[in-house]
Amino acid sequence: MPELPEVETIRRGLAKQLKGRRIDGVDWRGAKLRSGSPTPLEQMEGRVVEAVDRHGKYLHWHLSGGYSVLVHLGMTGKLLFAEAGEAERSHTHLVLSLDDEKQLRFSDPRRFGCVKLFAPGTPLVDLAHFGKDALDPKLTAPEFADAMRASRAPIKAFLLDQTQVAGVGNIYAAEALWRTGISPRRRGASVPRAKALKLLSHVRDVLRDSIASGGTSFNDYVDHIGQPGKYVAKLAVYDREGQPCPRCATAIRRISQANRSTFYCPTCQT
DNA sequence: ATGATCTCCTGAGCGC
DNA sequence: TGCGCTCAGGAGATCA
Repeated sequence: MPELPEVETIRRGLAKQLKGRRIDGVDWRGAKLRSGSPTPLEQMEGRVVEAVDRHGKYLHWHLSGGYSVLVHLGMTGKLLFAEAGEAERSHTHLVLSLDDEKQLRFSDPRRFGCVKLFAPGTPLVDLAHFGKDALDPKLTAPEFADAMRASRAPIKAFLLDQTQVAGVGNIYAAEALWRTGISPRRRGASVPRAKALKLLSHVRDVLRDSIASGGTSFNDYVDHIGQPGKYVAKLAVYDREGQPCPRCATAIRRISQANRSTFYCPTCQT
């Protein structure tokens, strides 16, 4: 569910409310999550959260003593602050008790998410094969266009491939391709150079616009204090099958690519 | 080695 | 009201 803008919204909230806090208690019941932690999560106890970072859709907490925590929200993961006595959401897998009497809780009904603790000096294997973050200024338009030219997959699949660029998911891939006027079916290698060079800036624009609205919420995405994102009202094509394209009024079409829905305008995306 | 397809889960929404 | 079906912001595994 959450893509880069939703994860970034949560990161900002955590940077305000979690940074500087000491983790006094760890209640872990996430044995049924898909992947376990290399180091037992109980070893977070007594450590202070020094910084909250993000790479693609992963949150990276820097703990005192050189420990790292990676959190991925999968499709339905949530990180929410709560008071100690407050009712718990169902499918709560982790409760951290903080030194300000608050709790930070991780819940995830579909269990596609993960929370992992890495000891000092341990490589963050989940990120090792990832490409640069989509908003990382070190990623340049020519580098991005070169990678695109080397890809024979549909451009939509290229954008979703986290080893190419990290952070773009199904919503913003569709929106960025609409902004650039590229058909999602087109092979990366066949995109004209001029459009290939523009695509990265459109990816970044749509991600930044969404961050400014607190992300996109359909059913269930909420940030660290339970607020939904407002970007859904600004989506041009995603989840708008049959509705008019904001640019040319053609009915938005929905197709299936790699078992996932793709939305696009058949007139202005070629 | 790349690209397409399958798979892990629960819950919401729909048509009947 | 309820049943069965489809679909969902991800991404690793597996198949061709």
